[in-house]
Amino acid sequence: MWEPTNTPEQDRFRKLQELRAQGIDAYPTQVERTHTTAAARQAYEVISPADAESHDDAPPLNVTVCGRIVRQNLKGKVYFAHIEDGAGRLQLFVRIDNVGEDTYELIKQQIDLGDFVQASGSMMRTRTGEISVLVDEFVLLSKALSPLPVIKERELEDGTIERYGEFSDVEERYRQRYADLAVNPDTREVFRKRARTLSAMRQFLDGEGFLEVETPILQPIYGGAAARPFVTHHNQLHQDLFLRISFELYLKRLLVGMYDAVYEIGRDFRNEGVSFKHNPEFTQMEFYKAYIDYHGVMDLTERMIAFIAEQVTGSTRITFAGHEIELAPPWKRITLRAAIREKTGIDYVDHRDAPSLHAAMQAAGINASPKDTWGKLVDTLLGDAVEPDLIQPTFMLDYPRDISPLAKMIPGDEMHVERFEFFIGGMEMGNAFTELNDPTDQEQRFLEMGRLYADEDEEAMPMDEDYLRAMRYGMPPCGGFGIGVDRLVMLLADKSTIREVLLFPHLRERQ
RNA sequence: GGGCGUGUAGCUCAAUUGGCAGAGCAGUGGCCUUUUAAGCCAUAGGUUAGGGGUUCGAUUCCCUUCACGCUCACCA
Repeated sequence: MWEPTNTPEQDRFRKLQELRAQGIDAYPTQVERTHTTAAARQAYEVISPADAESHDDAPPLNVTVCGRIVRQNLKGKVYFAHIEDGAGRLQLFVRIDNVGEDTYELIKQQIDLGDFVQASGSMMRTRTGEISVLVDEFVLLSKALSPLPVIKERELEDGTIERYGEFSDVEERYRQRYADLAVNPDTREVFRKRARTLSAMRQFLDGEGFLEVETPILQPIYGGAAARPFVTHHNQLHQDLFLRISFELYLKRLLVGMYDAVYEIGRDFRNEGVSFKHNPEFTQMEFYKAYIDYHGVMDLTERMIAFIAEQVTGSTRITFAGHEIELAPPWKRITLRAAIREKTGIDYVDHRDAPSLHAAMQAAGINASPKDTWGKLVDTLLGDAVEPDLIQPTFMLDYPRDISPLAKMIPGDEMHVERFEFFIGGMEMGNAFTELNDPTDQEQRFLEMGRLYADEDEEAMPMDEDYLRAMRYGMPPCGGFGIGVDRLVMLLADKSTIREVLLFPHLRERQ
């Protein structure tokens, strides 16, 4: 059984017991709200505009509003409080003459900041012009036993809001997100932006004729990416299962099944390191569309991201980490080979095996493990030398075949596949390619990947026989795309860590 | 996993070279019938993240455990 651990909690717990002793239900069932705080304010502004000569002759407007007490000021025989609901804040003006001594005593003795209350009365303006409810009935809706951090704010002459006191401890904000949300309106806004991002994404894709689908999260074989999976077990079926690391192989089966264009928005799980841009579970959107190649996917990508930014922030021009970023098409396009050559002077085509490329990188002062495969070395060059500078949206084109087992070759080019990744704000945002639809080539690539990674690498991509069987029925030529939705939200909300855009980010268990 | 840093009252932060652990807000009691960071008077609140050590004496120095942050490694 919970017991108060500090003075404020002891006080609140005592008040709860006092209420019970008086026969007052601190958590009543019945609520009778007639107006949100915003609706009450709006309705009153109509009949008593701010610039009216007198507010006394405004017709009476009776309301019942509910909310959490976020500021209070007991001033002898009057009591002011601001309540907050999902729509905003509104001041309550309580006079002992209007509510009676019993209610006033209840407010004085048992009501705290953080309590949810219901107030009925007539709308009015105070002497300073603030729209308020002159309360004649006051009911406690829910007693708060633990104190929330108190944040006071003041509007300065230039309209900016100065805050006094804050709830800023990063760890506590993540562990007790409910308190963070309750107290910090900025945090609430981040997740409204997140919701608008997802909604705009669906709106765009639906408008382009895509069908939203859902595919298995628990999979007997994982694939579609190079990552370590989480493993789980189905007891009755005696079957080990993996939590998916991507949607790719299931979505492409659906093109065999004659949907022209599909997308899925959902959670992926990767059993890997945690960082400012990696969470063990994260939200991904992938789409696949028949009869387009990666150029068509680039066109969709530019238009989609610009559309989402417009819907979420009101503009295609955003600020991220102090940079002005223009998301309107067309975006910069550069081949991976040219970008690496520009930044490092290394042309990987001149170094076609791992030892040779590694030596060139050493000579250029770029560290990498000598055990890395050739493809991994190229990836290191991209990540270290190129990626951090890609602030403005950039399509990075044409990746080495070895690190892209699901993408189609560029005709007449032995080394490269039709693949792009796109970068904004120095972060990799997503990945796309002209999808490999030749079942014999695909089988060959799976076999090569198995050899490449051998058994010491847990990122090895296992052979998915059923996927190959699907492809043998014929898969239309198609373009595919994947984007890290959390990173997109980071960009649009101007947050530097993924944890700020996840409601409940993964944290180590506390002992 | 490695390196660096942080952890003091419910919240935000102080504490000189190792020398009585403090403030503001929140709380409690009192005054105040138009306040809004309300104000005034009084008052309570601490295993200084946990454990161990050095010392007459540790928030401070050392070791260790834990969590978080930054960074490196890792991360189609």
